[in-house]
Amino acid sequence: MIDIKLLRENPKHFEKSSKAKHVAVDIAHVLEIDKEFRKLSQAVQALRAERNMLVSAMKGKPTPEQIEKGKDVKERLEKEEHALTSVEEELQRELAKIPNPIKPDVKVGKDESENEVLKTVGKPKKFDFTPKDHLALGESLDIIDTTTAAEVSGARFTYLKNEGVLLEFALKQLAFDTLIKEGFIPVLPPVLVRKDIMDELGYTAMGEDENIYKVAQDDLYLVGTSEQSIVPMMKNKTLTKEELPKRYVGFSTCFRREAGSYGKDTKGIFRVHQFDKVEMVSFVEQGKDDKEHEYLLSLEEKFFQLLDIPYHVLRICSGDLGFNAARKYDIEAWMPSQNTYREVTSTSTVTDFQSRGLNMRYLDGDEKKFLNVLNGTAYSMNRPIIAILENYQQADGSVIIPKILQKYIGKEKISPKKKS
RNA sequence: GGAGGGAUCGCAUAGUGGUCGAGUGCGGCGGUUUCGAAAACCGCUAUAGAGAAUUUUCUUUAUCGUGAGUUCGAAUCUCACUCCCUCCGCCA
Repeated sequence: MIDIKLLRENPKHFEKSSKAKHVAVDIAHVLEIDKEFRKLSQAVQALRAERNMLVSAMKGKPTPEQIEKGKDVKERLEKEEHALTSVEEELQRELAKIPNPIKPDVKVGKDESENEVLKTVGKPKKFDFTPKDHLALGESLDIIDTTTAAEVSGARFTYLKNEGVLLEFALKQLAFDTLIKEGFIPVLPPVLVRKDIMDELGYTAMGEDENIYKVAQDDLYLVGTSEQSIVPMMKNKTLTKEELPKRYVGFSTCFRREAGSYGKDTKGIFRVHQFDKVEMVSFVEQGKDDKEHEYLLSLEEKFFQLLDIPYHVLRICSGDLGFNAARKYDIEAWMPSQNTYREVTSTSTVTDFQSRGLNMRYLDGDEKKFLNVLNGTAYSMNRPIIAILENYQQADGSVIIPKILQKYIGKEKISPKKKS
């Protein structure tokens, strides 16, 4: 939710920014409703003041005349209140459609083709044989089984087995070890979240709820990412300035319907309905989110440097940016079988966009301010595993385990168990 | 799944239709006292919005879990929902 005061002060800013995100909003209309709302609100308040005065004049013993007067005020008040309620609902509905404005350094662009490459780190390895894709490798190593998963659960599900599981747990542990050292608070959050929380987080706006699994019987939503249940930990809380920045590292399974992605990345486990993810969430002071954003990005880069996998960093352009984010950086890792970089992490600042609706604040002196919130991926499980398999594969079909993970897994190499 | 109890100001509690503009205690802040401190005493003690002024105030509205309702008038009565507690059943 945006700040309506800022909208009144600078409607053009919101208009331009929404357009850059390809979100159709009629700002002039919203301002009109707002004006009408305030007018009605004043009328209602005046009538309530009249009623309150009348009632206190009764001193518990109303005369018949006073009761008649009271009935009259009540009738007029009900009419005005009715009008006020409908205008207020419309105002809230319209306000909820306005996306978080983009930061000044975010490029205005139409879609992902205009995302900016900020830097490239590491050199793609040259293979003296034709590199296999992760699915072929995974099957011959007996660590990925999508065929059986399709029979049990459907397309875009997988079994991870043997060293595949150990790889995931090693990545998870590496991320937790690293982030706990940085002062992050470890958390295992719920994966089912109430509808009203999802609404307040802004994940159901702009048609984004198409990708959310719903448990209709209990009106609960399955999280698509753990920040959906980590961020609202601060709902209705007021932190002190000294507690900030407050950083969490969470681990959870994530669920995505992937509606509208039919035909994309159908091979293997790059795009699945269910995966595990280590996620970072930061709560910081107003105005400190830019610095925190760079920090989260630097940690994400570190995670791929530790694995020694080539990557580049993208700053996402306005047209490819979500409803909540004011800025987003993606890391794309080198995938030899596709001969290109593919997304492995994503970090966003949502500024105070979610804090307003969820009432998440901190005390600065004697002033209460809204928290700035950021999130970022440490490891979203399948994709780093894909990158490891493909980048570390050997001519004989085995895969060397990255040095940093060897101590967690207890071996240096995964060898084929099936004939390829 | 069944039965019952509960949610009031930072915390604890009082309040069963009108002087509730929410009492009391604790805590917190300021002051008196003191060489200083404690104690005692006195005063203050929330959030959000709108309007008017405009540098700091005034007026007003809302908020007793949330939302609706009854009433001239609701913390108080009715209904629904959310959450917490106790017991029974089931259960990793």
